Amino acid sequence: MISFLGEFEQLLLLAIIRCGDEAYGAALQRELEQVRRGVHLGAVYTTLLRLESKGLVASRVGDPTAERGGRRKKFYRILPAGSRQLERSLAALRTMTAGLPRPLEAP
Amino acid sequence: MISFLGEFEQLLLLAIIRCGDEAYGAALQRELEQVRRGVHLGAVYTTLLRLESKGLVASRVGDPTAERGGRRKKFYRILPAGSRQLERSLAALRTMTAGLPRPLEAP
DNA sequence: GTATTATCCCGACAATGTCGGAGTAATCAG
DNA sequence: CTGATTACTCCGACATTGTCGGGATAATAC
Repeated sequence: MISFLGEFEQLLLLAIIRCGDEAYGAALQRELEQVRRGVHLGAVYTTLLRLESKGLVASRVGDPTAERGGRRKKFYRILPAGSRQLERSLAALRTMTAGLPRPLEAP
Repeated sequence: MISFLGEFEQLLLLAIIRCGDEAYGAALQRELEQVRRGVHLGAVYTTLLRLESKGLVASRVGDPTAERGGRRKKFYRILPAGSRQLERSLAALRTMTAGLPRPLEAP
């Protein structure tokens, strides 16, 4: 049970970092869309749930906004354990791509 | 149905590139071990099979060697479609990591 | 021939990824 | 207040990818 991060989990963690304190479901979807077409919102939430149950991210429920409708947003932030795992995954790719000719360079 | 590469598939494709024309099961396992502990040989072969059925890699059976025992080795090489998919996955990570502090260390 | 070795392959299960749609809580209009 | 409308979150089922153990195969050594 050598747990590891899937690719979508990696991208989602990165999206959380990039969104800062505006990291809720729909915003994360928009962020991911820049990089991958057709990201389903359900996929985002399912993955967030699993990341939270693994202790890699934490969430808090936001206050009601002045906007028309909608449930309260749930904001996510990455936890230290999440950063560590993410960095480990990226390091693996960096090692494996080191010395290879572009365009196969490391992230 | 827009199939994407899993993380292990990415690493395996990179290992195939790195091994050049010595890319057979056990050698790929050794290459992957540098980056991930406890890589099971079965995982390598299963993934190779699936990559081949997706048309991302091709294989050829090698000649008998002068070594003690063993079945003939099966050597793999990456196909253009494989390179393209791999590059696309890495590009996504590159985009998402752009502008972030390099060691994503725990706070 | 039999023993020994290195390699490849299969089948079953676990974890991750995807999808559609139901459920919930907020504002707006009357 | 009530109902319509809206923006989100969540659930359940299935597809794909990852893991594991063990067995089959084919080569050399004796």
